[in-house]
Amino acid sequence: MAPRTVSRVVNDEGGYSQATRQRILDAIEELGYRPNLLARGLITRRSGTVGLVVGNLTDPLVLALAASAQDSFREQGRSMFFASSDDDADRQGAVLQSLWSHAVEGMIVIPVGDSSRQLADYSRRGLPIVAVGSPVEARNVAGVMFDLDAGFRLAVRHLLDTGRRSIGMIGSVSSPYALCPGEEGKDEVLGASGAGAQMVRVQPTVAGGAAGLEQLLELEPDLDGILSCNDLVAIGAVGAARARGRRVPEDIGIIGCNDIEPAALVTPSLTTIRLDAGLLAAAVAAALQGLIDEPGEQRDPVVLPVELVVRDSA
Amino acid sequence: MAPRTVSRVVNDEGGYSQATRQRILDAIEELGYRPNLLARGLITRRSGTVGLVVGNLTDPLVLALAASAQDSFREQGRSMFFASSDDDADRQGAVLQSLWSHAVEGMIVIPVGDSSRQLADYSRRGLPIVAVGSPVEARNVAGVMFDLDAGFRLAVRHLLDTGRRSIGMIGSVSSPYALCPGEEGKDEVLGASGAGAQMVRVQPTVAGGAAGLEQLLELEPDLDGILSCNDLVAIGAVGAARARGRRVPEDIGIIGCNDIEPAALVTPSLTTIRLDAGLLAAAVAAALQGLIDEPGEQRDPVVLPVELVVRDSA
DNA sequence: CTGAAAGCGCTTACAG
DNA sequence: CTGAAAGCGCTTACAG
Repeated sequence: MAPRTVSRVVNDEGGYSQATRQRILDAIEELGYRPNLLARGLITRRSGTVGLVVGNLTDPLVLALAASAQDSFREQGRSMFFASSDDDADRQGAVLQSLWSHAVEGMIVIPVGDSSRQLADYSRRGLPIVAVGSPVEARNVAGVMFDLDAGFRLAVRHLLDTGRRSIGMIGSVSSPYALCPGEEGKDEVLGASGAGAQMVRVQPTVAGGAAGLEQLLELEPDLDGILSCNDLVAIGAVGAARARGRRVPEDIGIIGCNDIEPAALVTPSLTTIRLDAGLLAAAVAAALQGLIDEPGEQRDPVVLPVELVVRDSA
Repeated sequence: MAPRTVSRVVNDEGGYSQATRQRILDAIEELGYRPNLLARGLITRRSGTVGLVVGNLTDPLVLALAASAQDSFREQGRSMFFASSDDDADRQGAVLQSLWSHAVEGMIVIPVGDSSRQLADYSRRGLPIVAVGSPVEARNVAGVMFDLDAGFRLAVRHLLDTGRRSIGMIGSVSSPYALCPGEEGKDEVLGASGAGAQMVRVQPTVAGGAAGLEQLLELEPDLDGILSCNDLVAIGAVGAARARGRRVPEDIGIIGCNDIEPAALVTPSLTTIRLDAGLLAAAVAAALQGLIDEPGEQRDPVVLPVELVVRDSA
């Protein structure tokens, strides 16, 4: 019973008698033998692993992505490394290197700001990378992102349609925060409406949202519409507005982004731009598989649709 | 420049001249060389990886555990596999086997119900396992859990102290759902008080909580206190109670478990048993390191303290 | 201080 | 249908 024969049976290669096969299967069962994937990976150059590198783990969308991605990879027969960069470029670099050393077949990254070159470094060496949120111009890198511009437009239009005339935006300090609505196009969208628009940047948390609202009211006391970079920020803004005696949505309409679970549970329930994590995960897994199957190609970014969920806050 | 010499430099073993060292370092930099951890793991029998196997990924405590555990492992210089069993014993078995084949140095598992034997199978073969929530009697397995009995007692006492006399419990159908308050000791705790106690089991979700409250009211219309197996269930119960015209907390007090972020944000804000995920992650990482350093020992379970956070719902 | 040999557990390419 | 040889990229144990 040479190793070669066992290998054939374990990998269903064919080319063995049923008797041999059964004998080997029995032995495997009896000894509790499991193939050593490190050894196999060393020679096949396929480790059977992929990596998921996220920035801010407190983002509920990231959790949903992790859950769904794990499912997709399991179906592909791959195991998933999970690591966080804590929105720090150096740490992201360390994580990428570590995963590269572990010979992952590909990675999904929610890149920290301004790390395209870092990612391109690895993709050039042959590592397929799916960048979530921000596009990276490089071979072997696929981009997947939500159509946040469209979400932004939907939200602004909703505010204008419901009679708001002075709109404020609470953005995130984690600058190109991948999963927040685009902030650049604001003038383009608002320009024609005659409505004003102020913008502040805060930590993407409940406390940050409260602070953001205070700042905005200082800049523009007549504010009657708010766009938030995520739902936690929106929840914080709602709380701060009420603490200031402003009714939501009567005096001021507030819109979030993500549609995290609490969005429907808080009072008033949150009007928000829904980002479908399942959709994202499926697109991401498919993109990575595509990159692994046909490496080296330049890919167009995948842009996922969003929708506005109208509830009570605006 | 024999491989052996490079190996010495890469691993800081000493026994080389500074000149050689520098030459090797330069070459490493120039070639972008990274040690292949698969090859190293094959021979050292230390893959530099660990696994985290969770059940229900929608549990916010699990997310927090994943985040903190990842940090702890990074500090130990290990990479973390992440997998979900979806609360299914067969899938958990497949996941354990896959990670074992990947030669993880240890695993953290939130076990699905009744899978002690499965875990013991792997620990017996030498794989260190930290079981979160439910104790597993086996060598090489360490248990880490919250003191849910104490939490349960705190919650019941609070309900009794605030004059509640008929208490209901909404448990989870995922039977020995690791992160819910113990349900066994209820008679012991309630026995002396003269208060009644009904118990139902539901899906551990908002919808489940609503259904649970309906069921409890059917069993006992005079209910004035509720204990929920987690915060989502409590939030669902609050909604259902109000929909039935019962005021919370005036007519009925409702207590959750976990202290997830929305708990403080919903109206009324949730009185809940706080489980500190950071504490859990630190204990878990330490326990695994202990098991790896001194394999084979039988360990006493680590029991982590909980606290009752009193807010508005009870 | 440096290196040649052997081997971790597999698979690839070949020979019988 | 089955197996002996070579080698993936490292490290361990030994010799110079």
